[in-house]
Amino acid sequence: MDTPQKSITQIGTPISKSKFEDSPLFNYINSLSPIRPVKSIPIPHHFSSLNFTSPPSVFTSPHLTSSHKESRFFKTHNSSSDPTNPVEESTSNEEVAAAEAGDASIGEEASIEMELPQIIKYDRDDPVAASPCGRETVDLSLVPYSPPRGENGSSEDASGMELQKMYDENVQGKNETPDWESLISDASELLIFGSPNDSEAFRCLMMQRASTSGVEIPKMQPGSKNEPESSDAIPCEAVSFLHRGIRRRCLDFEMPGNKQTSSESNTSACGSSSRCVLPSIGLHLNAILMSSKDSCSGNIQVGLQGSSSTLQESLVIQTENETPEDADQDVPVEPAMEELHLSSPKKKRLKLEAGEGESCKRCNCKKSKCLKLYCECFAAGVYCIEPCSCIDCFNKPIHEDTVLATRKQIESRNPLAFAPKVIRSSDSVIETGDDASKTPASARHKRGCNCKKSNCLKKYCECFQGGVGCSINCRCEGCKNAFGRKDGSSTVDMEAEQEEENETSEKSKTAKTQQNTEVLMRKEESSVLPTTPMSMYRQQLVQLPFSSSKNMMPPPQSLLGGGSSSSGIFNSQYLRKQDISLIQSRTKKSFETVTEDGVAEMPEILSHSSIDKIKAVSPNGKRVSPPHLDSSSPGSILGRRSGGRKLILNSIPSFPSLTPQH
DNA sequence: GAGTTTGAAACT
DNA sequence: CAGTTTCAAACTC
Repeated sequence: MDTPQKSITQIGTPISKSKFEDSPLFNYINSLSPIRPVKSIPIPHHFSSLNFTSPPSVFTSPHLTSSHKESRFFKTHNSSSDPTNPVEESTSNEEVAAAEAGDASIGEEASIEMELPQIIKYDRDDPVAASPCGRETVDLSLVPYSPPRGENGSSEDASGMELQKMYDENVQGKNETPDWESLISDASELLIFGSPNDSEAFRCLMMQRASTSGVEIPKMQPGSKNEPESSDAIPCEAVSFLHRGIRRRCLDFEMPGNKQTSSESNTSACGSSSRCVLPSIGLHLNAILMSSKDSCSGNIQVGLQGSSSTLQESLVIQTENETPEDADQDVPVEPAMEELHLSSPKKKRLKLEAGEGESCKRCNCKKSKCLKLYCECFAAGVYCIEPCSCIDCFNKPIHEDTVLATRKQIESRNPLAFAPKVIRSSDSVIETGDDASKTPASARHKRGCNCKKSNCLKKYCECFQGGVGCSINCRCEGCKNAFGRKDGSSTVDMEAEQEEENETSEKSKTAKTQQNTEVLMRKEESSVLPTTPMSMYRQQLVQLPFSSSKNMMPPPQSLLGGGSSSSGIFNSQYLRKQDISLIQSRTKKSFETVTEDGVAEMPEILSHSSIDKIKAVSPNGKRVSPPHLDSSSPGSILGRRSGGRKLILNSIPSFPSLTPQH
C-alpha cells in the first residue's frame, strides 16, 4: 500500500490547486473578496491526502461520524464552488481519486486518521481558502474522525458529484452567482447526516432534490463502508461530533508517515490567527469536536451537537468575512508545525496576538506532560503547538504513539472523556432526561458541574464556560449560572442579575464589577432574546468581539455545541469586530427566514439537535414543538420541514445521546 | 507576572 | 462511590 506520504503527495497535487485557482469560479470569488489568495500555501494538500480516509476506529467515540459530513460538506463546497467550470466534475473526480489513493494508504496505517484532510482539501478548492483566512474554513474539517470509508472512496465521489449537481442547481439553475447561502444550507444539511453513511443520507437528500430538478444522482458504490446500515444507526453523537470536529484543528494526528503532511497542513491549516481557526485536526478530537473551548483552542471546538451550526458559522464567516485584515492576521500557523512555517517573528507575533484571545489559548501544563485531561489541548484532541507554554510536552506528533496510547487508556476509563462536554439540549434531554421545558438553555454540560464557590458564574464552572445553563446533572451549590440555573430558572434570570449586582456592590471590587458587568451584558442579551438557542447564538455573535477579553463570554463553543472543552472552540477567531456586523446581519437574515418559513428554515446554523429545542423555546412562539420531538426523532424534523432538506434526519435515527450520563 | 482560587481530573 | 490529591485554568493583585 502506498505510504501515507505518497498518498499525500498524490492528493495534494498542486495541479488540482492550480485548477481551482484558474477556474472561473475561483476568479469570480477572488473578484468578490478583497483578500488575495495565497497560492503558495500548500497546506490543503495534506489534508487532501487524508481526505476520504476513513478514520479507523481508533477513537471509538461517536464523534467520528461527524467528520464525514463535514468533510463532505467541504468537498461539496468545493465542487460547488466552481460553477462556471464545467470541468469541475472531472476535477472532483481527480481529487477523489487522489484522495482515494491517500485514503487507502492512510486508512490502513492509522486507525486514528482524521478526516481533516478532507477538509483541507476542501479549503484548497475553496476560493476563500486561498487566503489564510480561508484556511479557517478548513477548521471545519477538523471534524472528527470519520468512520472508515470504502477504499475506493466511492461515497465521496458520489457526494462530490452530488454536490456539484447541487451547485449546478443553484448556480446554473438560477443563473448568476451561486446561491451560497443555499449551498451552505444544503451543506449544513449534509452535515446533519449523522450517519456514518452520510453518503447514503446525502444521497437521499440529493435524490429528493434531484426529483425536483431532474438531476441524476450518482450511486454509491457498494464497497464503501458507509453503506446504508450505518446510516440508520447514526448516533446522535455523530452529529455533535461534527461540531466538534469542526473545532478541532490541528489535530494532526499524522501518522508517522504523514508527518510531513501534517506539518504542512498545520501551517496552512492553521492559517488563522487563532488556533481556533486553525484546524487542529486533532488527533483525538477529532474525535471530534471540540471542545468547545476551544474556540480556539478549541481546536476541537466543535461540539458534536453544534457541529453543523458551527460549520455553517464558519462557512459563513469565511465566505463573507474574509478581509485583508483577516488574511493578515490569520497567518496560518498550525500548531505543531507552526514554528516551522513561521516566516518571521512578526508573523508569529501577529498570530499569537490574534490567537491570544480566549479562543486561541493554549495550555500551560507543567506536570501532566499534556497527556492528561488537565491539558486543554489534549482534552480537545489536538496537539500542543507553539503557543503552548507547556513543559515536557508529549502531546506532539512526535509522540504520537504515546498520545494515542494515553488517549486510549483514558477512554478505556471513560469512553466519553474526549466527547464534547457540552451537549445540545436535545441530546442532553435524551441522555440526561433533563426536561427541556425546564432548561431553557440550548445545551447542557454532559456531566454537569460541581461548583462550590463560583456560583457557576465564572469560568471555573464548565457549564458557564461552555455557555450553557446548569442542569439537574449539576451538583453545584448556589448556582447562579447566567445561562440557566440548575433549578431551572431562566437563564437570564433577572433575579440572578440583581443578586449578582448586589454582590457586586457589596464587594465593589473592580474586578468583580467587571465580571458582573459581563454577566449582565450577557443577561441583557438574553433578556432581550429569550434563551433560545438562537438567542444564544446571537449573543455569542454579539459578544464575540469581546471574547478576547479575559472574562468575556464563554467560548463560542457553546454555540457550537459543544465543543466542550474541546469543542469549545467557537469561531470567535473567525469573527472579528468588523465582521460581526456582517455575521449579525446574516444571522438575522437566517432568522428572518425562519420566521417566514415558520421554522422550516431554521437557521442552518442552529441545525442539529438544537433545532428542536430552539423551536420549542422560540420567542416568537412560532414553533413550539414538544420538547422531545426531537431531536432524536428524525421524523419529526422531516415533518417540520416540507422542504426535504431535513431528510437528513431520516438518516439519523433517534439515537440515544452520545454522551452518556455519568 | 506572580500568587491565589477554583473545580475537574486523577488517584486512593 | 466517596474522599483526597493533583493539576492547570481562571482569576486577583
